[in-house]
Amino acid sequence: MPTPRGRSGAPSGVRLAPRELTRQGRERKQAILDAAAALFAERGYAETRVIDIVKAAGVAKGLFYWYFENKEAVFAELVGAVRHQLRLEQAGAIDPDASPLERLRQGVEASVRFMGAHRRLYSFFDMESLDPRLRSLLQPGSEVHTSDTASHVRAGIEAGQIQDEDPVLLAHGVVGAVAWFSHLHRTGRIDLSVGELADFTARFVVRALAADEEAAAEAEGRDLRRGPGRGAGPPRRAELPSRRAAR
Amino acid sequence: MPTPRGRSGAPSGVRLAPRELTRQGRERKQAILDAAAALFAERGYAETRVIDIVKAAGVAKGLFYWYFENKEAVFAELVGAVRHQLRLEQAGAIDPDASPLERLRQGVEASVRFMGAHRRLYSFFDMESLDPRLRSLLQPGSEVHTSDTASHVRAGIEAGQIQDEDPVLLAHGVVGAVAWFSHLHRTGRIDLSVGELADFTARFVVRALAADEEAAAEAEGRDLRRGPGRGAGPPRRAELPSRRAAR
DNA sequence: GTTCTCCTTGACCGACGGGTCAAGACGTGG
DNA sequence: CCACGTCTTGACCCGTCGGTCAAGGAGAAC
Repeated sequence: MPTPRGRSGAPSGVRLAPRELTRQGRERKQAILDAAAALFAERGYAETRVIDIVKAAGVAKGLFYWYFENKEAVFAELVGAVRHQLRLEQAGAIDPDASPLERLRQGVEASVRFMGAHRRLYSFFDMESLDPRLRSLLQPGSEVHTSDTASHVRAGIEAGQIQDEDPVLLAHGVVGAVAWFSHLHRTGRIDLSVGELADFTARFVVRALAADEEAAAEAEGRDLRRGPGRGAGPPRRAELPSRRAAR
Repeated sequence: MPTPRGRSGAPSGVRLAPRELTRQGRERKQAILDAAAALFAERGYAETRVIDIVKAAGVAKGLFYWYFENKEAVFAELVGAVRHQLRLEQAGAIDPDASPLERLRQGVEASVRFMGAHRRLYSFFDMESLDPRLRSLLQPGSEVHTSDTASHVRAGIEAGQIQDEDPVLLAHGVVGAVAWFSHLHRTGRIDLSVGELADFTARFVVRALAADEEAAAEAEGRDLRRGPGRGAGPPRRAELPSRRAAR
């Protein structure tokens, strides 16, 4: 039974299947989604009124409830979309042949770059905190992210490249660093280009994890023999092809 | 002119001086403050109604507005008090004669311990995010914290003990790690004792900052010669007397 | 042209919750 | 006992905002 909530009411609780829409329908829905994204990014979820969203989208209020069950549903849809895109981005940035620590570095860099590029979109699930009611929507996603990270960490520990600590704790540290630095960048308290921020965050994470200086150097693509690492010097990260772990 | 907002109204905008109260008055105010702290911690600021606070404190609603200008004012007062206590705690934990990196480690440990012990109180300025309206209340405090941290970092860089990176960025990393791990701990996603968490966080931070393994070992009070650091071994942190930087 | 589904509108509802206020109670100093 | 400032009460006010609904368009299908 399709029962798409039609005009008949569908009083409450009926979890409707994501009905299909005509072309026009899809456009309208997208317009609402876009308006919501912009407003959430600008003033946060709680501070955004449904009426503001529909005004920004140039439609009547009732239409909002034709396409979405309620305000929270829009939020959930936006979150899902962004998260999906981030995972694609990460997957694309990680070279499966690289060493665990280098893979981690690549993932971190890609994440920071992505968040920097989509800061508007990102700011509304800022620090996964926000409303307690929304927490349940955000947590699962970041847990997946953490456990992905943890498996790379585990591999790194086995390879002797990463500190022998609880992999999950270290993974939390990685995810946290990305989220935290991106947050500060987004809120204007770090004044760097996205690229510089990504590089810095990657270095920070690599150093926090690396078992020794050699492993850190390898993951950063530095040659330990020549440049010892400290000191200004030329830009740390040259877009060099990844290579297998050497140790 | 005292003009304490008396019954006469004081319509709006009048920023009243923190009037003095009788003994009973102070007690009542404290009761309200306590109730508010508990509720904010439990359900967050936005989800806590003034009516809930006064009910929990066992007083009438009007009384709330006798002692506080509005809901936000209570929040501000709580934040101020907690922050003040944290700074005291940090100051007490830091040995001025220790090396910069060790001082940092001491500060981090103390902060994590403090947040763990006062998790209920702390959870409501969780990650400093929350309401955009409250952000302005939280930011200044964490900026002070960061700049304090940055000065230790600067000293560490000069002493060659800490990576030669932008001290402010590194300080953000330190503050972020403390906030992040405490947050996860508080929200039940890290299952460690406060002491273990504090130790882990301190190690994490020290490794992220340290210029080399020697500096890290010194700050952690490890003897580099004997135990190389990796591997389980006895508890890393023995409450040993700090000693001056050796390098 | 008729009908049917999809879409669109905006007035309206209901509750919720922050903040007010007139009316006292209580205690202390005169 | 009186007066006055401190404190306490809870009914009430009122703006806000998420969500509903009856009443249509508009285009495709027949």
